Amino acid sequence: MPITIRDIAEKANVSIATVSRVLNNSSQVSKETKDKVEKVIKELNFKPNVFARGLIKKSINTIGVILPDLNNLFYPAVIKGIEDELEKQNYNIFLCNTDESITKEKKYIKTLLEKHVDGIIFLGTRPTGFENNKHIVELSKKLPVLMINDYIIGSNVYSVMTDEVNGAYKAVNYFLSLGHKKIGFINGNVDFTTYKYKLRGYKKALEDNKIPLNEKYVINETPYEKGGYLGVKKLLSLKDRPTAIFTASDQIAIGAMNAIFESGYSSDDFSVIGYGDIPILNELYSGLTTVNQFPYYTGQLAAETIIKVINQEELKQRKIILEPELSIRKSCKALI
Amino acid sequence: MPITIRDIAEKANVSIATVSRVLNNSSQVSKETKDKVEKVIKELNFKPNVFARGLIKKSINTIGVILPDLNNLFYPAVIKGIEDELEKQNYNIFLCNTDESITKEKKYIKTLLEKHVDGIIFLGTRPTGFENNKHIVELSKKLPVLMINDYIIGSNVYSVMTDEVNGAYKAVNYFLSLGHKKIGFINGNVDFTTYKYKLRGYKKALEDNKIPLNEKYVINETPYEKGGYLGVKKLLSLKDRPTAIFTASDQIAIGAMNAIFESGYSSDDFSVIGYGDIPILNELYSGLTTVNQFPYYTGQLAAETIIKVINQEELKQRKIILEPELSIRKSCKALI
DNA sequence: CTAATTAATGTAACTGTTTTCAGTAACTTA
DNA sequence: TAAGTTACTGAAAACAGTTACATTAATTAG
Repeated sequence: MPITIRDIAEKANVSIATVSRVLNNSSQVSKETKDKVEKVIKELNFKPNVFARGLIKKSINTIGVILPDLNNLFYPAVIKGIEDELEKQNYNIFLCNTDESITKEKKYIKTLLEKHVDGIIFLGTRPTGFENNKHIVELSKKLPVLMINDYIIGSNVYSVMTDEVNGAYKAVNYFLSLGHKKIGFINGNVDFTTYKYKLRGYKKALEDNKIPLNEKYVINETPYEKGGYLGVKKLLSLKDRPTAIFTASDQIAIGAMNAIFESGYSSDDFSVIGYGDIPILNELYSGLTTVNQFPYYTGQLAAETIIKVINQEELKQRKIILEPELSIRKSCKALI
Repeated sequence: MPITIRDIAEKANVSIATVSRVLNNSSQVSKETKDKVEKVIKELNFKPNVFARGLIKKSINTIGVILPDLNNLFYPAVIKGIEDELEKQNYNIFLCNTDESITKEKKYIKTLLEKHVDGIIFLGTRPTGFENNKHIVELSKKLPVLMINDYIIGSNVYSVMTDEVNGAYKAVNYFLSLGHKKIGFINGNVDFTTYKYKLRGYKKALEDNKIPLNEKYVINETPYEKGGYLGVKKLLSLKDRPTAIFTASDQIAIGAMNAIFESGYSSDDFSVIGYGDIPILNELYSGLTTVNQFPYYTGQLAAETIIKVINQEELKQRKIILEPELSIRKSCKALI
């Protein structure tokens, strides 16, 4: 038989209501009785039953985290940040991997609602378009919803993200500062916000520096290693090859480096910049230069923010935008 | 006001008990009333309250997954397998990252128990020694506990793991078959089961082939990229350098490759084998050869197994041991 | 010194299920 | 035809907390 609030009440010679008050330190309980009750609680090592509590409070301190794919190395890095912060605040995480399927996502949302999570964090960029996101708009009317690295305009959804136009801009600018003028760009599917923005930043940097856009330098691939690999092969097949390659994700960059090495070149021949700054990047190919999106910090901030929303604290803004920074390592060389 | 079982009962003109029976398809309910009730349930889109249910059943279909560090890329790969399988069975995952801290682990165990998870999966190798594991032995008396890639002898703990002695043996043997006789080994801390076993396999392979053990070739480092990097630097500094390097983890291997390239060499000069087969390995440095521990499958199997234990199905064995296999890629060259 | 507050505590209703126990009606069996 | 099964259903008691309301004692105001 587990220990209940009744056992505590009996042993401490008070009513169960009083015990409950001590537990929730709600309303006034005299110091004397409070101490007495707490002593008994400690003695019997009593833990209130979450279900009974949840039945009334409709919550048991949990957050759902929905992400598209655990194999995308950016996500574990973010989750670690979320986890660290939530653990401090005594929240637990329900982890949901959707495999990029909207159907699976919807199913998860349903279960998370049934399990009465206090809030839901969506990880990662989303396909644009009303149909793909309206269920989230609806969701955000029911409970706190936060998106990492994306947002939904005019909704209740909170966001923590970096300015990706600017991130791409900085990367390209860095190339330019090193003397590169022929800059390839291996991007992902521009139906996703993130890749749309990066393309914008890429173009803007070229424009601002009066470099004409070469359409052949812009390549759309899957945003993983394979995409980077294929992208580089394409770029290498051009008559007028680029000297620098900007990639829309770190994993594209990894694949790109792989292709570069495999083709007998090195970063002396082709400079590469990735995007995201996943932890492993520092340890590969002598260190890959990348745009730092602060994955860990983003996770922490997201967790912190959603807790504030849950606690009904007023926030100045629905959307927190971080400034990305270049993490300069060894994969870019100056053109001489 | 949420819809309750009472609303259904009323609308369907039956008692709440009957509705509950339909919900749990327990005991006999006439087809007629069953249909009637189900129709109303669907109509009102009724979902039973998990907390009320949990209060009685003491469970709400969740599994805790405790892991040492999300930055270890092996784990996300395993978690994906766990997740996929559990989702099919309508279980959710509480994700707990301990940062290798036993204190944090214990705290998590406490919360998981309070939240009445149906079982707990521990991910990853553990420090040996009674003190570090007795709380898990205790735990396994209370609810189903499963360990991935480790086990606790003589306990209730279930395990899914690979034969790591044999895995190491196969790696070293492969080197030998390529003509290598000077084989370095960058290992982790042998206080952890996994590294102890790998060392054993390494030594056994040498012995069986009558190659004397060179103590200088065995290096202990942290089992991440940094360790591989430093390990290679040490090996390179030897007068009699090895020609092949076996590493106790894929991340060590990555760091090793990094150091090899940085020192102006390639896998033509030093053959490398990793351990684990994390998804990214195929995409790095033209593909790294490694010992495949089947991370995804391991996760799936673990999930499947713990569900069976929860459902009280009889298992033939507490310990499932998979045979590791070499994933041969491009990082090993024959000695001519 | 009485009336009005206020602080501290208790009683009991309520949260939304599952499940035991009991009851009814229909159907066998002797 | 009476008694015993069986199939189905309902009433009510759990499950373990929170909280609205009531009550008492102590304090303050007039």
